[in-house]
Amino acid sequence: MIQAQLRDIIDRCFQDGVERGWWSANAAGKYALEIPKREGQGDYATNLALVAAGMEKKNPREIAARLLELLEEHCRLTEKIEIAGPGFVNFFIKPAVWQSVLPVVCERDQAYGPADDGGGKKVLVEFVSANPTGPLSVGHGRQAVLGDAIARLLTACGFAVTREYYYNDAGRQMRVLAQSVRARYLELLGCAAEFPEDGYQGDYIVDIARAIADEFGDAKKDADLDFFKQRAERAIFADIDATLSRLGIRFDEYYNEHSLYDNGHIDDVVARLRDRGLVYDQDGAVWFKTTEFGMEKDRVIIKSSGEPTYRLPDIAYHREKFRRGFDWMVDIFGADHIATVPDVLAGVRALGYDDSRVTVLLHQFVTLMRDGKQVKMSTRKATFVTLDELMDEVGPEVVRFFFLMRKADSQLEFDLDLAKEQSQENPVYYVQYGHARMCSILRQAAEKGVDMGTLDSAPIDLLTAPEELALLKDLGGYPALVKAAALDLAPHRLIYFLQQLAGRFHSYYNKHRVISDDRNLSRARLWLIRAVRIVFRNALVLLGVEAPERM
RNA sequence: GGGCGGUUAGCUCAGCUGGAUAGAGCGUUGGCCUCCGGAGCCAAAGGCCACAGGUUCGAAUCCUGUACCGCCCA
Repeated sequence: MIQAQLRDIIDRCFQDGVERGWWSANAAGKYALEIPKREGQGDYATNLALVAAGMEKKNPREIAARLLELLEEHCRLTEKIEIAGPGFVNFFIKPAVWQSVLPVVCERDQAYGPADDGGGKKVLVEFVSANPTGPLSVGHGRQAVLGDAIARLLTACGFAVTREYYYNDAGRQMRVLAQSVRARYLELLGCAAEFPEDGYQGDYIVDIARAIADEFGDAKKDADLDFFKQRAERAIFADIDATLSRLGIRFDEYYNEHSLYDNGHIDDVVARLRDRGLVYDQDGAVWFKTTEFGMEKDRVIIKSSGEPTYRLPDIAYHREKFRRGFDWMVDIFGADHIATVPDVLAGVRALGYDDSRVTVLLHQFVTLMRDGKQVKMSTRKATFVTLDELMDEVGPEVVRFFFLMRKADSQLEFDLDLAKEQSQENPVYYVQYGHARMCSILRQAAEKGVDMGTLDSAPIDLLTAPEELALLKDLGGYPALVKAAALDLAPHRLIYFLQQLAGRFHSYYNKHRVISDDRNLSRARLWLIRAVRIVFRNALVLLGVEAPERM
């Protein structure tokens, strides 16, 4: 928030310079205000002079000198402004400005961090979207946690978020599933049964079959496939739901692909595209002219068998998202869905909607590592590790944290040995321990009868140690971080922030005593600890990771 | 054959719209408990940012090509 204030001041000075004819307005919005990497280069730095000079072939240091003149008149946040290197302008913020962050954090408390950037805009976040054919895998887990954290971030930032799970319970997969269950059921009854060649091998199929046998005996011996499909779907969805609940994830809507057929949306999309001349028949199939949208070849949307390809329902589904009035649609898919994305976006555009309102976030896969070796997984052989098994092994908190540690683009290596380690090597505990430790300090203070006094009267001007100012700077930068993480759909930045803040806190703790004989200093430091704890907890809540008071 | 993502320290990875001498954790080495939680702290070592060109005041970051890994499509 300090940065935003400074930015305003710089913008005004820039304008001022334009009016005085010192430089043109060309560089407006092109220059940056950032936090320098190195010590001694101030708290913030701007490259304004470099950018402006580059555009007008002037000497950057001269422009910087002029800018400095204007800034020194207007800027009351700084104790020093200097020109450095090729023409950077470095700002050194007054300690009192950093200290002023503290009361804001404490007053806003749980509301500190997120701002109302969303303005109530309706966002649909679609994620997981696994068909109910079996338990969720670790790959689904990454997507579930990612989607959930993004939904939390966007909600916090003032978007009206709907979390949606899209599924298809009518396809070939489901037919094979039903056949698999029926076969197992008949086997349990001692009847001859043919297990489908590409049937589902997992034990859960047997469990579902046994439940049917327990409930109905042999009464369903001749029941049709639909019965088995419904039983399987219900059981598996219950299972998926339970798994997601363990992770603290819930959905607002479940959208059934089949409803798109029942409601005539599929046919309607084809008709609309045909009206626009974007669809044609050839070789018995129906083709979508994706070449009109810059693609190399047209795509089949209905096969000669009359069965639509995946593209058609996906397009219809996205049109429904628009029709339902969402301003922004976020799709979270595994990397294996990459091929469908351009076609769906083309379809949306072909139907007259603005595809820039759809953001597709693709995430790479997860590999599990044990004893330094990759755990091999195969869906066919049913040797994949389920999300539940992973949680059994390392706990839901650790699963969430680890899945959020990496940006979506990166493949994620999940080190099971590290995840189980309850020590300093494990970043989850490192961060949580920081929070617990702060709680402990505050408890200690209360037990010893140390009076923190009111916030207004807290002598926060005593917080001048470098470690204290560093903590205050982190706290002050937190709102901007939340905003960036939300808008970029990048929750991993919060993880990095937390690790940094935890490190700062632990260093501080080791170097300085919070509760000491100096009553005033103790009060100021206790308020600081309270503020740091607030930010810690707020960030952990956004990630869906517990902030324990003891551990 | 085409498309997408990746390539940064021994390992796992950050690096936001190009900025100053490249960042973290783990691992390694060496230190710190009469003290609010040692699940912690301090310090050291460790780099041709895959490679080759290009764009410019300035490139890990942008563009082109190549190599390797992963995924997808036909």
